[in-house]
Amino acid sequence: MQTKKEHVREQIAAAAKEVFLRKGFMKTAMHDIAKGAGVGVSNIYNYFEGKDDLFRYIVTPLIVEMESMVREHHNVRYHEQFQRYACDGSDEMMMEHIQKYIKLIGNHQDELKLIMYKAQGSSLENFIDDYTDECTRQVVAFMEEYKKQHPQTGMVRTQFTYHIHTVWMFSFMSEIIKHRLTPAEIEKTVEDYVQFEFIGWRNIMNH
Amino acid sequence: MQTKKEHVREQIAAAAKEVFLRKGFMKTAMHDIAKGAGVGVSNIYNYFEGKDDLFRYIVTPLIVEMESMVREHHNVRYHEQFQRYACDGSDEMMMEHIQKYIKLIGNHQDELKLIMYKAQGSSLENFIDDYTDECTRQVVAFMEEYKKQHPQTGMVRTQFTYHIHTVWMFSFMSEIIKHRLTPAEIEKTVEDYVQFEFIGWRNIMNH
Amino acid sequence: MQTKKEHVREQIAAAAKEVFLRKGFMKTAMHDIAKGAGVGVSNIYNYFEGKDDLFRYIVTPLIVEMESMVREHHNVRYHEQFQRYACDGSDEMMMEHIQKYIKLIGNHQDELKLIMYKAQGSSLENFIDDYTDECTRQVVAFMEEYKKQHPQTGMVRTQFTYHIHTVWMFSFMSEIIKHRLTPAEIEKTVEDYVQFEFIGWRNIMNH
Amino acid sequence: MQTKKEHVREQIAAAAKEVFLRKGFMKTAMHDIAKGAGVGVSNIYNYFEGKDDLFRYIVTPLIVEMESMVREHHNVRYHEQFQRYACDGSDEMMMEHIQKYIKLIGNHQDELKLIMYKAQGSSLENFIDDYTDECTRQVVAFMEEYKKQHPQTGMVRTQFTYHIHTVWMFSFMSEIIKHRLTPAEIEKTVEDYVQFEFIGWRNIMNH
DNA sequence: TATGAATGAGTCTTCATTCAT
DNA sequence: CATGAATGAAGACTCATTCAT
Repeated sequence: MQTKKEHVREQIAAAAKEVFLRKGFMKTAMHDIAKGAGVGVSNIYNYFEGKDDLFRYIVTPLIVEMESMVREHHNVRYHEQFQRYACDGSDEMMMEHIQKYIKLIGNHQDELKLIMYKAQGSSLENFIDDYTDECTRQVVAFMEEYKKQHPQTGMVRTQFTYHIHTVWMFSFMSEIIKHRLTPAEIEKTVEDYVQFEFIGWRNIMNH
Repeated sequence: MQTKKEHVREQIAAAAKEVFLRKGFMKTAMHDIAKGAGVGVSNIYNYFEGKDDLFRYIVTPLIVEMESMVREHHNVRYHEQFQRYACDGSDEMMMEHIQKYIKLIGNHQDELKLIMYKAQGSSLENFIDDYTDECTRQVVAFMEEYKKQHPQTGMVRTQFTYHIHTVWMFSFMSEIIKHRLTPAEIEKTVEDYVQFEFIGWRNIMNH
Repeated sequence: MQTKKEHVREQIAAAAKEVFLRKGFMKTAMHDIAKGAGVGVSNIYNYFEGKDDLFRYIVTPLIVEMESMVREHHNVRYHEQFQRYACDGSDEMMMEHIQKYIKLIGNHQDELKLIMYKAQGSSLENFIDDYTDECTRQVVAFMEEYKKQHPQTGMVRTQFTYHIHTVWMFSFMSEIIKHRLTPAEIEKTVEDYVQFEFIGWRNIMNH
Repeated sequence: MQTKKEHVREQIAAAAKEVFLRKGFMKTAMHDIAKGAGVGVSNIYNYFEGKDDLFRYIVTPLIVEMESMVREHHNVRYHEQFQRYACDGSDEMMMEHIQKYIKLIGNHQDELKLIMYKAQGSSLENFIDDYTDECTRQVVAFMEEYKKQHPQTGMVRTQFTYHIHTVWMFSFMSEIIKHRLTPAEIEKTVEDYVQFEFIGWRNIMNH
């Protein structure tokens, strides 16, 4: 039956997620997943092509969302915000940016943990690094655009610094996840984070 | 013979380091290490108790140094610097702190990479997390002490922020390592980093 | 329904034939057959007892015809031809013989390929060998009969030679199949073949 | 120790040969080989890279010899024989050719059986077909050369006939192997074979 | 000390067949 | 008749470690 099948598929995925989170991709045996899901090992292969496919299945919703976030940076709304940021020094942009990621954490806490810490050995083991690089590229592009409009803007000593700050945003998120912060705690932490980044960047840009 | 024995031990360790760096702990086979060292697989067990012991042996110098750095925070010199920071707002302390870690990178680049990215599956896979937590505890203690001396100091919204900044220092280092920056590049990056942190903290503490 | 049922049975058989031809018996998975036939894997078991039964079903028409050909050698017509061959040295017999097999190729090219090259692992993997042996036995009987009627006939040095020529006929056919000769090419090849065999045997029998 | 190791290697190879001969490549399990050789399954991998490598190891001597036979066709001696054949119609050439293959049977009976009937699923499953094609190419070249020297020579109706005769030589050998003929029987069979071929070709070439 | 050989548990994956519906 | 789900046995191969010498 269709419903039953989907039920088992999710049972397997849930068991897999639990074991992957606990042991990491490599150390997880299909056997463990099967036991956790209460199915035979070989039956898993009726639902997924293999261990890697199973892992991807679990984190796909997260990946889809992250990639859509990257794409969004090119739409109209983004350019409006950019103007406001460039003219008024509004932190709306950064705020909205980080809010999106916070929502991401809320929706995909486990998946983020999987892809950031537990993916070694899977085909997604470099996903975060690649994603970070892509984000860095966008930030750099953003800053260059800004510089064109405000030629007297102070600059950072090396472009690598942009990279660092992108990475920081991810380690920021990753620590929130790792320590399982409550929404209230998250909010406070984010305020500190945004304030810190905002002040820092304004200082640099105004010399 | 003692001399010869030590020679072989180092040969094995060198080969192991190379393979661990390339493949990570779990994916590394004793076979590969043996081949790299030009010895038989079983001979490795005359020098090390097993794969894990071998890994620990390689990163031990780094660990020793890192732990000594943590302990140093309690010595006399540190308290003098602390006074100077507390009274004059000198960044000497932070500067010296980060310089120590930069030196650490210089001396133990490979070992840092091993312990930060390639330790999954070994008994040291949580070392960095534990170390970071210890550092955070120190920073928190530091700030509380400072607060006692300067009661009107502005505070961070949550202590977790201290943790974040400790982590950031490590991801900062880790990115330097990952991207194999030259000393010149490192210097520039560090300047950006210190400036950013300094401004940020001063802002918070002065409201 | 009876009609519908037969339709599905043939669909399955057709798909199976295609996959068996491509991959051989052992490497063929029931899954592939089911997919090719557009039915569920388990439904195949409503029509066939299993993989082996399915394979036998496909080649049965060929087997039936081959076995009828062997039996025919004992009928009246055959004995008339034999007389003509024995008295006049007519090649009508050999010609008709080979023509029958050529027709077999035309009607059962795929099935022949299956049973000659793709049956390993099935219960019919020895069919061709057994059949060849049976044919040899007939040729030997034929020659002994001839020898009785024409005592001065030259002989072959070993009866094994008869076996060889039977085998050759099959490898002749099998190569025609393997290289997918067109009817025109087949005709030329057969002429060469019959001429060669005819000359050879006449030479032996006339010393 | 070196001797002991080689001893085990040959033990494994011997057991493997026996099982491969009995069951064929695909149906043979490493387990069976290990049991036959009296070693653990995994120990086989200390001597061979895998099942396929093990199979190749067994038939390599045969392959080497067969390939050297193909190469020989281009040396001086061959051209002398060719002249004698072309001028005098001597069957020395064919005789020597077939004698070489008979010797091959004597030396590599099992290996030939393996590569002709039991290689399905291994990387050598097409070796015989490829080899046959190469031989055919040589025969065709030979005949074209002969035709140049004797323009009035009668020809075969299709070049495919050459291919057939090459195949026949192999099925000839293969039947000798399959039926485990004694040397005495082999000799007689070969005489029949050579006589048959010689007469047949002479007839064709003289019209 | 050093080695090659051996082991045994463990890995993922495949597949013909059966079962419940 | 048809199906998707489930099974269980088997398969090739890996690898850290131990053993005998």
